[in-house]
Amino acid sequence: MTQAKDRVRLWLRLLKVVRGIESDLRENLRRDHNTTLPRFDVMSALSRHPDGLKMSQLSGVLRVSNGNVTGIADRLSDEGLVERVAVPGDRRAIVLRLTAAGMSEFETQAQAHENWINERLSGVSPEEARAMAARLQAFAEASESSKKEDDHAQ
Amino acid sequence: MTQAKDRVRLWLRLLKVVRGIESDLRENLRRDHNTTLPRFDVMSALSRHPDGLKMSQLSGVLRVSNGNVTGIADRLSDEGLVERVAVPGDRRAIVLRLTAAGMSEFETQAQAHENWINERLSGVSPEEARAMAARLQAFAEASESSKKEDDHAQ
DNA sequence: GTCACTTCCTTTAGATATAAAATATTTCCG
DNA sequence: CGGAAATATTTTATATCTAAAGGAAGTGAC
Repeated sequence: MTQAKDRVRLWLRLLKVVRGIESDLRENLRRDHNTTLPRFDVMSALSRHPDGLKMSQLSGVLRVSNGNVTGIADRLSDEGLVERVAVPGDRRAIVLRLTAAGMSEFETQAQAHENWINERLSGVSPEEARAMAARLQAFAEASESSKKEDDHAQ
Repeated sequence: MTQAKDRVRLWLRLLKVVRGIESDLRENLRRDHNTTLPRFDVMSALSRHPDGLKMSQLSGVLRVSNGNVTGIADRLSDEGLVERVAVPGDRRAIVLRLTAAGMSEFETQAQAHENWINERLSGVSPEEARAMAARLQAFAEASESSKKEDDHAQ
């Protein structure tokens, strides 16, 4: 009983902290780079895969629905930040990848992102950051079934 | 430099863990209660304020936009789970509160929510849960300016 | 009193999200 | 080969979400 309450409290706190940081991040991305968090996430994933990712891989990595990625890709593509490339052996599939302009733009955004996070979490020592990350890793895996690789690491 | 990386890593881990749990929660709410996380959040906030909350208070507590709450309130209202009540002294304002049906429905959902979270975080001991919640509290406040009360506590 | 200012809510436009259906292709089995 | 099943993406219908504009109602200084 009390155990459950403790865990619920932890969950609510996690949610609050993450939403607060996310909210700041969205605002910063909008104000300073005229973009959004989902767009940043997509570009981040692509930046770690220079050869591009298939739409389905992308939605798998980001853990969002297929249709969702379609719309974001459309808009990024309209702005010339990503491009759709046909897959030689499979006419169903399409690879999305950063354009040169997209890579350049993402570099700028990623650096700003790192700076924001570093400042936002300035109250956490590097040691504590490592310790907490390790703990989170541990109990994230406990009930995670089969999740794909990390989203937006740099 | 390395410090920044450690903090970014922590942030990415936090994001991943929270999104994973949120995703499970959404699925459970949809499958078992035919509702969504934002609706649950609204009902949760209202459940802690039996006299209701003004729309503006609600968007403040939940930290979402005004227009957002309008839409969710519309749909919950259509289903008879919440009701809009005029505020005596101020004809601009409207108080949203749970109906009897809404209270009853929320009780069920809240219990299920607690059970899910307890199970999802079963790998975290109650002691560790308390410890981590305390740390999160501490560094959440570091750069939080003036945030309102907790969202969806039970 | 009245006019500017603020407050409260809704509406709007646009971007994200999901699940589910629709398309197009590929694979695989017999 | 031929068609069933699986795969890859987009489309559709809804629900969130934000910022910004709009409209109604309160507040205050004069």
